[in-house]
Amino acid sequence: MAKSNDIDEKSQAVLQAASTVFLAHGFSAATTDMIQSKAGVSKATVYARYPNKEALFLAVIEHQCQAFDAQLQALAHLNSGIADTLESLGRAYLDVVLSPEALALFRVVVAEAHRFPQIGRTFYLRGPKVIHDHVQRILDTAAEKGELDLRSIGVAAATTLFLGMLRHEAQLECLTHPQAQPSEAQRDAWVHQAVVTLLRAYGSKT
Amino acid sequence: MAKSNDIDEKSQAVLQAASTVFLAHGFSAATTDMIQSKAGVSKATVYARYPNKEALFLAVIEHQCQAFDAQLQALAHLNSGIADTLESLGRAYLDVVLSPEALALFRVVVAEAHRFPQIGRTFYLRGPKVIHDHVQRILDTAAEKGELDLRSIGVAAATTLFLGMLRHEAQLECLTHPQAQPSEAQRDAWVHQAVVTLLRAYGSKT
DNA sequence: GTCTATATGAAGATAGAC
DNA sequence: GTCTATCTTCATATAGAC
Repeated sequence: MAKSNDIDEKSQAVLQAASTVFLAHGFSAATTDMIQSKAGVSKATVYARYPNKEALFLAVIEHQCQAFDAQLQALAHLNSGIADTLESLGRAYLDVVLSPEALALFRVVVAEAHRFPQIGRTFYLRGPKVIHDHVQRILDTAAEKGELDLRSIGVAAATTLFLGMLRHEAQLECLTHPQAQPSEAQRDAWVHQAVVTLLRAYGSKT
Repeated sequence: MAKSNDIDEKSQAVLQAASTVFLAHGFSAATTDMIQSKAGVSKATVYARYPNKEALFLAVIEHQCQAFDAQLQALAHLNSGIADTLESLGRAYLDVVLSPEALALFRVVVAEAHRFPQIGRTFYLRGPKVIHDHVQRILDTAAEKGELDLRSIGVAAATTLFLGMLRHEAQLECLTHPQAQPSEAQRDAWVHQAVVTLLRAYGSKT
């Protein structure tokens, strides 16, 4: 039992260390030495679990995408009017997207998507698609309740537009200015402007 | 004279080859051998111009950002009503942003911005900021003409929101699905939906 | 300045002892 | 399974001839 615990602990240490190293440096600049050393094991221990660097990288990305997905699934929000609902979910979502871990994952996925095509698709399905579906359900409910009139554009397109307004500038600034962290007030403003604009465009005049 | 022409030709060949290689593979996976070989010169010729790989990379990114900037400055558009103006500029801009070269530049800048902080800022100023200023002038003019009412949100924020709607989903899909190319109809739809939504939210009821 | 050839170091992966 | 030590390859950068 002690032995199998050791194995699990080492496996976890390897995956954890590999995640940190790959997300910090990208695939090519990361070295197996850095991973092995950070995990506190030898190279042979790493290669006993993964046949090569590529396989370890793929495992890391899969794992990080799953963790990202889980974070999005757990997002809570108020359940009041559509404005408050969108603002509270939008703000919680923005904090996830702008977290150092999520930004690092996005960076690496984008950088390596041409060499490892499946990671692009995996990331899309476990990130943007998850929040899209979540928001789309909210907009759908609001439309049924008469809070929104989305007949002219459709709920899917409205969801995409809202998420673009919510996320784009924030993510772009964080990706191109890695040292800067947007203030709370800035995040609130981004969310608020996106919600206000969606409602001005498609809110029912009650 | 022949000699100095040779030098210029080789310099250009080096920078051109380095651009192709760095944009295709990123900084770490690109090798000076690939660059030297593609340029048709020897390693010494490369190192006579740039002290090391980092300097060559920075020169490539600067050069590509300038080319990107020039492309954006040259964007033409109709000068009629605000809807047509935004649709024609938006579509031309989207084609630039979704071009393989622009996507590759974005990928590499995002991937390496933490190691070379200045390239993030340079890219932002020569890409997103340029189109932002351009669109902001258009919205400003439209507001003066009474076509838009941006008093509640401000022209800068409205510009940011519009560009987020226009660009975000398109860019995200292209970055995560490197093999796919959005159809003409898809691009038209993205642009149209962004314009329609902006006008529904802030168009004056004439 | 340019080329060929090479020095130097590093990184991925493995062999063999335990 | 794990570790130490090592093999091999390859990448950056330079030396020396022209």
